[in-house]
Amino acid sequence: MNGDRERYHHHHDLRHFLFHDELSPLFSQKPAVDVGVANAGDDMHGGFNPEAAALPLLGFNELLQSSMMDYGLLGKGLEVTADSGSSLNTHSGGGGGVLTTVLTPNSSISPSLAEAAGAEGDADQQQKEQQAAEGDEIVLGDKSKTANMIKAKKKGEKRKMEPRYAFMTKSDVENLEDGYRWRKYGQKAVKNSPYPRNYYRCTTQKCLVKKRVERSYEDPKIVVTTYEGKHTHQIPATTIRGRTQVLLSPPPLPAPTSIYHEFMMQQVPHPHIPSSRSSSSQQHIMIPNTMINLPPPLHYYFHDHYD
DNA sequence: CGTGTTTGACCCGCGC
DNA sequence: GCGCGGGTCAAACACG
Repeated sequence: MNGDRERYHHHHDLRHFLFHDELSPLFSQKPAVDVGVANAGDDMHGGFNPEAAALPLLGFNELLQSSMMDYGLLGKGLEVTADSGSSLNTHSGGGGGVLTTVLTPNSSISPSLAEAAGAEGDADQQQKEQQAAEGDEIVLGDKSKTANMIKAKKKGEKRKMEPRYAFMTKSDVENLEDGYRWRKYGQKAVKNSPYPRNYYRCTTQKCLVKKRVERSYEDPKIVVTTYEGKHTHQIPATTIRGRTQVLLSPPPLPAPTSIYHEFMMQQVPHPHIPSSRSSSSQQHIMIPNTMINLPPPLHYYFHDHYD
């Protein structure tokens, strides 16, 4: 909405959202959370996932490529009530202690998560979309969209999970500009939350990356952005309506005090305020799947600090 | 006119 | 089988 966009330009009330260096061990060490990750990736057996186990030893790019985060878990994390956050201190106290959390066994992770770790997820979805586009077998007399939708999901194939990674961003702005061009294709109300979830798709042809953006209902200033899939292209030279942006040199974020910031800058699209000079109003934290699995809601963790 | 958003309808999976 | 929640589609609309 244009009005919103206008409004966004005036909101940069993000004074001091701290990066937590105490969380650094999440990225730099190989913690016990591997167990949880393994379970997450192989939930049907609770078996060991060597790929997940290797995560801490890989670069963060590899992490992004190979790790998966189930959005359901994310949602679960967000739905956890504040009282569960009481265990927070226990987790945050000992650095790696955070990582001892084990994924709940009944989490809604797709059985094919492990496969999604590779490129197969993309290929699969591409194939499905292509099938849908062909539309050579429309049976139903309904609207074509219905037929396509059915076609796309025929064979009873379960949706394969794309590699996912998420950010929690303390921001008044939901529409974080990350250098890519997104088209909104849906919006849904989030259960138990007054804030809707927005669905975006990369507008670049053949690129099937999607992202979901929603606010934490507990802390409306926390925006959770979940990316799904991998871009098959470079960051476009132009983003918003012809506005050319220097995408390879994002505006500096304030006080890059932790490795999170470095990760963000190096490995993922660089979110910044849309077409604004007030680039200092947002800070982002990447949430590895390991953190998403924490019992205490992540945003609650942040909640303790930013005010 | 091209591009992006809105929004109601629709589908699917899952739990009861 | 039914209802619910999540995810997606696409026509209509808005905007530069």
